[in-house]
Amino acid sequence: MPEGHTIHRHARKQREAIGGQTVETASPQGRFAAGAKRLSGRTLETVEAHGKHLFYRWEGGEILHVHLGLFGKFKLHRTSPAPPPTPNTRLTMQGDRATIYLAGPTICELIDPDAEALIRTRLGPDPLQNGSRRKKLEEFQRNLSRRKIPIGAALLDQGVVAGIGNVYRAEALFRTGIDPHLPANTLSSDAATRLWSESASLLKRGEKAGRIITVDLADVGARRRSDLEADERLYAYGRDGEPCRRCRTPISMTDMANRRMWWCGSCQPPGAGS
DNA sequence: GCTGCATGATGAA
DNA sequence: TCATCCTGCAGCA
Repeated sequence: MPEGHTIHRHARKQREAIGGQTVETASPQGRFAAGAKRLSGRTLETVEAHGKHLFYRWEGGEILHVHLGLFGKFKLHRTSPAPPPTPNTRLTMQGDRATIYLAGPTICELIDPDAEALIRTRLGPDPLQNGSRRKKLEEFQRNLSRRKIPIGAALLDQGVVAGIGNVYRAEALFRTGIDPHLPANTLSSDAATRLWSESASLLKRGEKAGRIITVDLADVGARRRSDLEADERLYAYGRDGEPCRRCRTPISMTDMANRRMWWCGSCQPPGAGS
């Protein structure tokens, strides 16, 4: 379930579990055999996330670049020994007391600092990264001002903002009441600011909780987040035809940027956000 | 058992 | 705009 919140959570958990340790690596599936052989026995210095990308720095200067894509998954085992990996496990990383398995990534490769820099220059600001909030917001607004595509498409462009995926784009637009069809460069400064703040707080909440929850409890009649049913956590995503949690208008669906997108035509009326 | 779909991204046409 | 790559699992026979 990899949007930015998941990736940052993986980075944090993996740093805690095997960071600073000597790590044995292997590739049961075989497709990363050469890389695993090269890394094995080295110290893993840090794990950093930028949007949906992970960068692992190893003793000796090697950089492991991982992108989960749509299907990729990590498993972190704190038992010793860990259960055996499945045959399609691309990479195993075994530290002192924890073992991490990676399967199904779009990218799992060794790169040099120049390649990492190039990847990072193509990524927009990441609401979950440290750094000046004002600078990141300004960069976000500059990126929006350069695009005529609908804001619903721009939010999936990792060069505009890094870490937002198909769930958060629908939810952030719903919560800010912005029409997803509005051209990105016509968003008002106020709407862009609210969109950035909303994206940041939703991603932070997701990173902490380990799952995406965007509803205000009052809108679903719950007292605690732990009381929420699985189908009560979101406002728009995946809810086509179901009543809006705020105004009861049926949620609409369309294709935007090759992915399905959901919104409320009443809470996000045409032109809202301009 | 098979089909289709998924919280992603790219490269060809 | 479409095909393609990566994997797992819900839904259906």
